[in-house]
Amino acid sequence: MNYKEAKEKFIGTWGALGSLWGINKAMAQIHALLYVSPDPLSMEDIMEDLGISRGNASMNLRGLMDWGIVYKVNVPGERKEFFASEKDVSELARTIAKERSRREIQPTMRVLKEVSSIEDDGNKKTQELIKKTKEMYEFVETADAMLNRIVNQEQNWVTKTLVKFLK
Amino acid sequence: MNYKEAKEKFIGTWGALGSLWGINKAMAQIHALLYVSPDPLSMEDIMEDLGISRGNASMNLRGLMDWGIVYKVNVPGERKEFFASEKDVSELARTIAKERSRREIQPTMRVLKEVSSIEDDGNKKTQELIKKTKEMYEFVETADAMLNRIVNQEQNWVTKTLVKFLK
DNA sequence: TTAAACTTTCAAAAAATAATGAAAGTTTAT
DNA sequence: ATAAACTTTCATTATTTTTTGAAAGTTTAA
Repeated sequence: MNYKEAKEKFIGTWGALGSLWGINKAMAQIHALLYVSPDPLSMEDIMEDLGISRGNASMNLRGLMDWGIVYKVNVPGERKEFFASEKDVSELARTIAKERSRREIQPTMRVLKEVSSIEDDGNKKTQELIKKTKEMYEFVETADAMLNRIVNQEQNWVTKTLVKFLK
Repeated sequence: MNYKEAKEKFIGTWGALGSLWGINKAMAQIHALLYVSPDPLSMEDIMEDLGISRGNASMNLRGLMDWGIVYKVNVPGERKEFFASEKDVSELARTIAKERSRREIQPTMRVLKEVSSIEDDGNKKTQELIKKTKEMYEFVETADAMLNRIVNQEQNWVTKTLVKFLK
């Protein structure tokens, strides 16, 4: 497998995996491309490399910047904008976890809390709904907190301890 | 908010969240419905409650059974099949984590390994590709192992320790 | 201030995904 | 063995999501 094939394989796989962290194919592919590029790329470069339209490139780059994992880079002497990805994989994970928590987990927790707080009318079904959503709330709360901890500052203590266990 | 509204809110939210764990809306909604039902439901019940077709119900129930979080329940004296969801939220999470790892993370890791093993031809781009995919491989490997550990047996030691930290 | 270089927006088109429903398939009771 | 009760399959239709491309917008250089 040569460079070109390997790069395409990586970009393709990463693109297909986009759903894992909730983004579309083009967005994931742009990210993959920037992640393995030694230098920042222009929109032109990206369009050409991935075979996508200008509008598509523009919108998805904006999306990646909203996620906070891609940013504009000023290249001296160049008029157009260049883009680069966050290169540190831990930092990448940290940002993604934080964003997903904010965008999806927190809103869900709000609903779980709301639903589990309805009045108990004595009906079996109502009681089950309250019980199950309460359990779910507590679980998600713990899981989210764990994820954030793991992925955040406290990497030292917790991660090191865990990693020791896993080796 | 009464029972009906609360139930619909939960089912709707859970459905919208389906993408978080990679399943479609109907599938997530069926799961939500079964999760908060005190008793097993027939396909008829599910179709009616969610307003979906028979074919849709059938296929998505099968999908949920493939995930291993919904199963058939035999109700004595009834000819038709009844379905119930795994009710323990930790068990649910464990199953989902295991399946996602098997379906998505493992295949991705295989590609990362493959791509990071190409021959170093001395080119800067090739070297960057190798370096970045290697880093990603190592990170995903650790994260996957952590997730599995956390979600699996060793809950006692690790989880308790972590939970203590998070309270 | 003008115009070239570049980027963004968004209505329309294309592609991908999900849902329907009726025919085919299965199981069970008699 | 038959038929009623029920489930699955899958070609077709509907819906949703993504992509395009050209017009509108912005920035920069002269």
